[in-house]
Amino acid sequence: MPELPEVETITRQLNEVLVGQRIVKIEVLSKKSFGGNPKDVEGEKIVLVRRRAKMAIIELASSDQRLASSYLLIHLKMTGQLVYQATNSKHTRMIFHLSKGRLFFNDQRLFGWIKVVDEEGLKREFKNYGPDIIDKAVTNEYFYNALRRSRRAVKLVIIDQTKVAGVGNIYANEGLWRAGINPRRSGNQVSRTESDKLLECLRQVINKGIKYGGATASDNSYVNASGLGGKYQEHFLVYEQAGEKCHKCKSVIKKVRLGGRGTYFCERCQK
DNA sequence: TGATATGTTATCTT
DNA sequence: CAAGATAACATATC
Repeated sequence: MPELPEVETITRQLNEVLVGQRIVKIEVLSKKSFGGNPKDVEGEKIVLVRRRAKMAIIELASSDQRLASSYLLIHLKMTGQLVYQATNSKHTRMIFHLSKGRLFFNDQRLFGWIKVVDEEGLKREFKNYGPDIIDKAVTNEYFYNALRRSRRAVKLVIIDQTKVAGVGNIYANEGLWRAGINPRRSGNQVSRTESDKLLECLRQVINKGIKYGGATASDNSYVNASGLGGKYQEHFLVYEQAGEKCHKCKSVIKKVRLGGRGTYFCERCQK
């Protein structure tokens, strides 16, 4: 599922190919997927494509320079895809016809969305989000405070986007294993030393995720902007590894449910 | 056929 | 009142 590394991969690719192109026409195949009026952004030029939290942001400029910029804000949720120069698929929900090509928004389960917002709308959207996990605003102290103020399981705190943004189920599992911390431990029972380690480990796995172009887990839903899968799944050490041997101690990786999510860990290594 | 996959939000409970 | 827990969303797959 698209977490920070997956969205980062897509936005980096799109920034390379979309900047300078003009939106000629927006074809909306699923009304639920699009918030806005296509007419509001048709004719506008793409200035920048970037990421914040798990969202992609396409920054636009009107041909009339006196008008304020608008943004296409995109959340892929679980099965959303943004693919450039593709063809229609069964799950295509929107097609952006650009001056030099076409951008497809596919979404099997219709949770994802694209909406048109102004500067104010962009701010409003991120008002309830914490800083990105890889942002320097997440200091050791900030992270420790977020953990110690919660009695919830540490895994639920780190995937809570209001605390730190960008971490989802895959990278939370991987980071906790690396840090040797049991996902079920209460946040306020994690020591400062462990908290520092956990932040470092989460950043390691997030950066590895970016390096390998994101993770295409067993549901195969994630593809990058070229329609290709990621490679990070080849480096999973606990996620989807129930029954396999722990890479550190050789005991069997367990799977439990935490907050309704699949949670993989080693009972021996993660205390 | 029902359980499972998960990002986010709405709603219920403690 | 706030924090935490859970249901809901939609659909393919096993």
